[in-house]
Amino acid sequence: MVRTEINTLLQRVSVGTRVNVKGWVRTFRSNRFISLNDGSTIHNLQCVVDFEKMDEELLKRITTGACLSITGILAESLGKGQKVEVLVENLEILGDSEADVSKGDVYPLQPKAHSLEFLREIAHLRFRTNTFGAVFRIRHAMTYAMHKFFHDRGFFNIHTPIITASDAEGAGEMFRVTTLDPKNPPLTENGEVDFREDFFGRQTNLTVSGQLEAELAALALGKVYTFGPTFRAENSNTARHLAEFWMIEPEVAFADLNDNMDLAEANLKYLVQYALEHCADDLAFLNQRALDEEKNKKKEERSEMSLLERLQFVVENPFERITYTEAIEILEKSKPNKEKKFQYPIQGWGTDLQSEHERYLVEKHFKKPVILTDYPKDIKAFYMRLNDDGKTVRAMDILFPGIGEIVGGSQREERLDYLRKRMQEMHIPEQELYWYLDTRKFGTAPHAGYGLGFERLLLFVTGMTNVRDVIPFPRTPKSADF
RNA sequence: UCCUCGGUAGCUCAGCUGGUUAGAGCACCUGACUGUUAAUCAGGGGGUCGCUGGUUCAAGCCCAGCCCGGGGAGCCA
Repeated sequence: MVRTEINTLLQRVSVGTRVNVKGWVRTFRSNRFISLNDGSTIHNLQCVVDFEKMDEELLKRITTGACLSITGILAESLGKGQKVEVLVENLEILGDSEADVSKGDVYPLQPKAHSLEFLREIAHLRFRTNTFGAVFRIRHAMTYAMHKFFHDRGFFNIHTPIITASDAEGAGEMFRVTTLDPKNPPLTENGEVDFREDFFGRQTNLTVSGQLEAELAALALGKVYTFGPTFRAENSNTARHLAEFWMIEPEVAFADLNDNMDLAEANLKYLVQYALEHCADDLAFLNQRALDEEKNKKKEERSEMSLLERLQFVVENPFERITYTEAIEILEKSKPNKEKKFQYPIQGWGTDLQSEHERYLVEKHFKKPVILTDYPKDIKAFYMRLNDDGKTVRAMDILFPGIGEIVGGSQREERLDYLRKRMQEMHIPEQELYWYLDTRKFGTAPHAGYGLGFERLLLFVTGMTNVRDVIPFPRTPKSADF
């Protein structure tokens, strides 16, 4: 018999007919009620067995985590917790799940709340929980919506390389890619490792950004975006950093910083709106989950809005757009600065903002997403377009409540002489990036783009608080299990 | 990398000023009950107190080093 997925059965169109479901047991109550989940939805299907007619040995094997194939009649439920249920006629155990601690390997998930830290240690099984089922269904929906957003606007998806030779992007420490024998590498006359003998005949690394390659494509195809994994070998241990993460990097020819901000704001709002429309059940669960978590917090640490309210708020309200210079003025006059509550007092114009300053602007002063623009050139990358004041660049960072920087972007420096000067100032060798400079030599054009951290977006959409819980298999310093 | 908190049963945690045989809830096992909603009731089993060393008559508790995890910071997306 053909299997029907639980999300289809719960729509109640086939009540009264014989159906087959396959899934994993969440709970088995009263020797009678199986709560079955098949991943198609966060909701479980209640399957009712007549224990008087069932083989007792078979009943004992219905344990949390066991995989079952059940055939029976879909009926209106007599109980109050659900609209429909399946009256079991035939039950087959596809896979047992040991529950008896004395018998060794036991299924570690119990019908109760587990800590996220514990579930991270069993990342291969955490898909089976409500929370991670919801998170990864939403992750899929956001992936799809991301492609749809750009496709619908005439963008082309570009697959930029994962292995790169350039060592000059300055976006962070890189992972080396090599096939040389680490114990006995070929050496040059100077005694250094001879990478001419390596697989690619030179040093190579995992990409830290597809931006420079995306710019090449944008200056021919017009509007492009990348969506792929990126790698940073930074020893950063925070809830917002991964060594392997996914990034979306649009790049648009003939666009300036304002176009860039408009696109990024539309991009974020589209995705949040998509989640509200298409992931309602999973979001309702995560909303309740977050509310339950909040109960354990002190009053002053609780958020003013629920997850669903925050999402709705972002969709409905324009992001605040201010320059770096204006932000410094606000921060200098701010209460915590005057009362010396900041760990890092505002040092005046020119220094980078600390996390606590960004949080003040977003969470206390404006209480909405903020786009900061026109940063001092000395604290930003070489490729950002210099403003006429000679001091600031056409950069923009989008700051989100609870998350911090979710987007970083800029109008790119399209003028060859300015770009060369900036590279010299920052000691970036031209020959490393000759191909990048070629775009400015041959038919250069104004253009702009940004990078959007996918996991940070997912933090916001799901209400989770650690990026390790929105990617299936997190890679962080000292941790690459599974 | 720095600061800080933590590591006790399969899970979540308690364990006082160092002092007898290390506790609870959930999970598990046995039994009862059977329209339950993380079912309920009774009974039972279950411990390398992160690791190594030290102090002490005595260490889960104190000291040192190390490992691992959380939170914060830096760096950034």
